[in-house]
Amino acid sequence: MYTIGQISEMFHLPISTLRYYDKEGLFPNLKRESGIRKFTDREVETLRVIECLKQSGLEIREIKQFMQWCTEGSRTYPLRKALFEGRKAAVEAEIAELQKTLALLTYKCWYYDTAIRDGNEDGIRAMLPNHLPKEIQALYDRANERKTGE
Amino acid sequence: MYTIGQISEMFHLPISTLRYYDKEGLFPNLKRESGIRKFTDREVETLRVIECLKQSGLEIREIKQFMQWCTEGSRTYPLRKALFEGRKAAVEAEIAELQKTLALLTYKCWYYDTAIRDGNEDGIRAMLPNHLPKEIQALYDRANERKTGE
DNA sequence: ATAACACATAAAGCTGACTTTAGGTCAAGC
DNA sequence: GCTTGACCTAAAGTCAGCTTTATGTGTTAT
Repeated sequence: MYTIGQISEMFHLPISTLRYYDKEGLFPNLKRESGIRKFTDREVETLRVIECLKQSGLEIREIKQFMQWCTEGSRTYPLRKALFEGRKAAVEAEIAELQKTLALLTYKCWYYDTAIRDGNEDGIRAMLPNHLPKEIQALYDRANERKTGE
Repeated sequence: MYTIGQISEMFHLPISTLRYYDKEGLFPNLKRESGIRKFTDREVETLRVIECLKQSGLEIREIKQFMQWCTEGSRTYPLRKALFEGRKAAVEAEIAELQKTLALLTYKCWYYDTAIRDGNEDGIRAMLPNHLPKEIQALYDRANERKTGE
């Protein structure tokens, strides 16, 4: 069993945030002793899932919905599974987006490396948009791809 | 040359957002003709960079700062380069985080697959935390790793 | 017994990034 | 000449996700 202060340290989350999560219904099993919250390993596990779902882009109220399902037994297994499948797809898409962002950032790092070396951007401008060094051209083209289905 | 409406369609961004960006100073070179904004290829390029920096986690006011540097000539090259290097590192870290998130999501998909097949979670609970099937154990462990430096 | 702590609540406040509203200009088509 | 549509502004409104404030309780250390 843990106090809110211990959980706060364990997860590097402000106490106020934990109380906020509780108020929003993210810990449906959280018990109290004379008003004091008693976190167990169950809540530790819950908090790991909260952080995961949050990072996947889910909103607090949707996380609450999920936690609700968890209290409703085996008939909500399919709903819960569908949620995770959806989040998995969303995170995969997000990673793909970030890879493209990374390509542009890497290109820009090269760009300013070169500009610093040359003292100006003229040489680079002369190579745009199709005559950059091979490796760099690949980054540049990757970053400027349109999204699928667009 | 493009109108705000054309840019809006091109980037799937509401016109109000483009005006907001302009008001916030993200288009320092944007010209007007009798009050009407005239976007050029330069602004198209700027918008690509805005979207990239935004996705990298930069705030509007920091993007504005960058755009300001761009109007200040070659002496801000090092600042601009440092910005992109920093964003690159941030995005790499974010992708690493998302990979961990993905491991947990994938584990949870397996979890509910299994729970649906079994009709309950008892079999899984009996395997936790160290006797999951090999592939699944790897996902589970990866998801529960502590961050570096923590 | 009094101060320091760790806990508690309800309600108000904050921040960033937009979005909406209410009002106006101007050119083109009927 | 009047409506439609695309543009414009300033200012107010919205939303999520906390955080802060003001106030109070109960246990522990001096």
